[in-house]
Amino acid sequence: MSDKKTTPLTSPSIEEHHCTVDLRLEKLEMVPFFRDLNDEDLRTVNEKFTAKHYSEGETIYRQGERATMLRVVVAGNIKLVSHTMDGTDVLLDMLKPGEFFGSPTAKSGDVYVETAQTQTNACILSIRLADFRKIMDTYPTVSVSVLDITTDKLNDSRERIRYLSTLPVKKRIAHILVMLANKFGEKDKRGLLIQLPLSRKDLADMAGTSSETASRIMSQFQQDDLITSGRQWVAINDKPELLRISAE
Amino acid sequence: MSDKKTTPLTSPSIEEHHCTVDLRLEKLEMVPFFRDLNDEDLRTVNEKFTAKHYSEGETIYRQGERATMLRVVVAGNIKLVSHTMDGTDVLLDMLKPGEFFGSPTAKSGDVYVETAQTQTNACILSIRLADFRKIMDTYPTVSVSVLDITTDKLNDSRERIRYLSTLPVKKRIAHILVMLANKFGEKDKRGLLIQLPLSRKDLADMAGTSSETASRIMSQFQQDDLITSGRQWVAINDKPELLRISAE
DNA sequence: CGGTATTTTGATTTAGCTCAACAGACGTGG
DNA sequence: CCACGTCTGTTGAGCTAAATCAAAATACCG
Repeated sequence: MSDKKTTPLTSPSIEEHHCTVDLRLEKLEMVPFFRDLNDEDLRTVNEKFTAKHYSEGETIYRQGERATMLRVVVAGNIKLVSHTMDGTDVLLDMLKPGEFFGSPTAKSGDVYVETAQTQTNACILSIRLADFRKIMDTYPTVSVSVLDITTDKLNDSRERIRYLSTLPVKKRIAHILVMLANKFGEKDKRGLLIQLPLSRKDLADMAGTSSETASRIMSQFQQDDLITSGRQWVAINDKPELLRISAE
Repeated sequence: MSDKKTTPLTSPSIEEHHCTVDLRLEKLEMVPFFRDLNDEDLRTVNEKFTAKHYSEGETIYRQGERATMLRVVVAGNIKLVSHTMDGTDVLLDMLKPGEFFGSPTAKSGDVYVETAQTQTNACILSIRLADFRKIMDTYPTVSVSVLDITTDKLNDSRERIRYLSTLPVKKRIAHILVMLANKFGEKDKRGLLIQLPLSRKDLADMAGTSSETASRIMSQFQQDDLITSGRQWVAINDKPELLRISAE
């Protein structure tokens, strides 16, 4: 436990030249809503996509911009943020490879309702919305699959409304830590390491609180040996207990 | 302004015997996701539905019950509520005729994540999830349409997260009143009357606050002549000003 | 007209925000 | 490899919005 301070995150070293067709094909299969397509259809679909590399902290699109593309994460992590007029941010979602973002069904004239930003270096596929619409009309399994995912996101989102409306900050943060551990956790000597640059402000923007309050609560969890944490990283030591706190 | 106290709501007098096939056919056409079907297909689809009448305050299904049906509102209003262990309720959504509820994509074993309850007398159509899945696989326009609606709900839900995370109660309630006016408002001598039994507790459960606080804020709005309100009803006098308050 | 549910209003308490200062970690360039 | 500047996180003190507790007033229902 001497290295409590050094960042233990394995930074995903996606080089620009790795963001290629080979990787694209391999990963498109991975995307849930293309899994049911056969090889030939998959090849047809693949041609509609273009790949692009982004480095850490880059903005992919901004809230308010005309929505034209649907995007898929091939490598790296993306966060979806909503900015408010007074400067406060709300962190709506964090994405990992295989997930899509940008409204799948925006009509012409619609704009993005959130800002998408990389948390790490990332490789992203894009498809024009019109092309994607055509694919959904051609392959019913695709649209049903996108619907499945969107329904899950809606349920998550409503659960979060429940937490924001009824629970104190401590329980909200405990809950967020458990969710992040489930989605991004990797077994590690430190326990379940959340493989993601994760600041106190990020946590605060997810929990709807200030970074100071988030910090205080994280300190408390650390004192109670529930987590180990340093600058921009968090590892979970006692998930069951955090779960208990969030639900009690 | 003499009758400020008497309820001005026109209660939707849906008699049990009106909830019939005739009404069903007429209304199914109204449902957005069946609008693109031709008459014959519509007839086929219609046969899979059963109609049922519910009276005011009845519970249609409870959170935690096995999810087996997708439902469509033909007449009346439904509210979707999430109950928490400590007794507080969160009002997730209020539905009017034409809207569907119950997860469209629940797998066998899934349960409802919220409770559905009538706010007025209501006529509801039900279809078994397996049957609806078959319809979506057969008619791509249906699944794409359901996806459109679900995406809109997801965006609404995220906007609400933004409000809960960043704005004080007064702005949240102003925002909710504007939204309700847009969805349920009817021109009336009193202004825009929200055609819906709407208590202070309902408002509180939507805004994530206590009914006392909701009451105080409503009193203030009434003093400022922005609304007129009585027991279980609200009319909007000055929507632009409420909008301004919610956004300032 | 009496009974019940809803709403209003008041008084008190408190969780969490804000402002402020400091400390620890990381990157960078010499 | 060290010194410096910057960014992130910690901690403290006071303040405020909103919760809670309590009680009265009003609307509706039979």
